Amino acid sequence: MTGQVDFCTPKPAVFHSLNEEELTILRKNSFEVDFKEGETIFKQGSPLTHIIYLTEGKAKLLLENSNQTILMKIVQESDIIIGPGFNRDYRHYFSVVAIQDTRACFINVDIFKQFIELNTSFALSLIDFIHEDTVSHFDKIKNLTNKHMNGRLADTLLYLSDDIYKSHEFLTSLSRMDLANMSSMTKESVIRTLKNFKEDHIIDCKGNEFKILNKEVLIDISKKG
Amino acid sequence: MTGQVDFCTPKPAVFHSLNEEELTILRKNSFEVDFKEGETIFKQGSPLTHIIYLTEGKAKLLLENSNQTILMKIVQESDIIIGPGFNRDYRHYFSVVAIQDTRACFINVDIFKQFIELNTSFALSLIDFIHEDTVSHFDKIKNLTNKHMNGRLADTLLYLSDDIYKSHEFLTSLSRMDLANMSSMTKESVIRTLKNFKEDHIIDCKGNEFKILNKEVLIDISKKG
DNA sequence: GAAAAGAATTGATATATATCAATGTATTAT
DNA sequence: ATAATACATTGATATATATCAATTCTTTTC
Repeated sequence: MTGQVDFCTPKPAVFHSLNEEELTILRKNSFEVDFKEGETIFKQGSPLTHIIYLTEGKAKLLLENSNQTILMKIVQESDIIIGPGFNRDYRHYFSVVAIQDTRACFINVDIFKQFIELNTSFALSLIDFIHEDTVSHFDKIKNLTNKHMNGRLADTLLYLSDDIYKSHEFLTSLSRMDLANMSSMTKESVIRTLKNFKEDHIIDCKGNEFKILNKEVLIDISKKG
Repeated sequence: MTGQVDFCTPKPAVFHSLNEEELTILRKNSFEVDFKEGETIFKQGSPLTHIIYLTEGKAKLLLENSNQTILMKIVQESDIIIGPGFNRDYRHYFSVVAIQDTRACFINVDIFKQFIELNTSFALSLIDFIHEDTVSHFDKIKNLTNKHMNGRLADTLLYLSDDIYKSHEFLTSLSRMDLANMSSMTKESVIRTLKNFKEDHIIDCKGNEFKILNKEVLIDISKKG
């Protein structure tokens, strides 16, 4: 169905420290699975048996709760997903759901652990990788305590434009509810705030098509909170 | 002034994987500094040159901001403090301030990095350690989005009672403002909420002396948000 | 021991944001 | 094509929580 993953084009930072021999082992111990938009790649609470490496598409990472869902970030091509259950309780601490057709490469956790045990610079780059996430968690915590709805939604729009769709104009499959879960607000508040941004000619949106019209002001709103 | 740190009594989980030889190197490359209540052990933004290991006392870990301060957690005896600047930009991403007289052991980062490079099980336990923090960051993010003031303050009180002072009755040097920064609310709201808890005979407090009178109800409030 | 400074408390008011309910608009299925 | 389902929008109202200002209590300083 799909060819072998080479882990090289492009090569995520974490894999830089693996030598040819290790990459060969990695290729032999991994396989790809295709997911359709809306399908769950893995579910919070379920056993963590594989590290996921996205070769194509995009997915949302969700912290789930009886009452609420938090959309932590979007993962995309060449991102790897390692949760805090790795080497600990081997459970998933969040769910990952495809937001468009996505191809995910499954790497056996034991192999992954072996690489850490055999290759210390791999271990070190993994520590760096986890620390990057820590910084974004700090930012999220700061934003939740400091910023109001306008600022948080501005953040979400800038994130989608800059980091995910890489264009000031983008079509997304994320619903208003997804944007709400991303910005920690209700879908109604998202709609009202988007309307305000539209009236102020900061953005334009129709359905799922978004245009950033005035990025400077959006950045300003994000900063001011 | 202070004797050599043995890193063994009690030995934090991260140091378990170090052998006698490595512990000797660690002892030779570390030194202790005493801090008085209120003194800053290190400041957010400043260079990260040492890993801190608390041998005595307690300190608050602060995410600082122009407008607000977030008290992330209390660190105490036998806790180590490694921030996300390690092996990356070598800057501190948070401040640490003593909340009582505290003795901190400073371990050279280069030595620390060498241990990771030489001892893979040390690297692995460090990954586990960072992942533990990740879980608590997830909890914090969940609490901030889900819980109201009552729930968040209940969490803070339970945390102090269970994890920090290890008693249902404790005297703390944390101010109402600290409790506010810990629970993401204003000091006025902390005071009002404490008053409500007191009127409902869930806690008792006078100045900085706290008593948990009805832990079950407090846990309930924490769960319900 | 009085004065000053800092922290805690209380009350009144403002504001951000959620909730609820109704309606409108797409998209899918029969 | 029509019904059915999900999603988006709007308005009215409720609520949690911050803000501001005044007062009291506690600790430090001279």
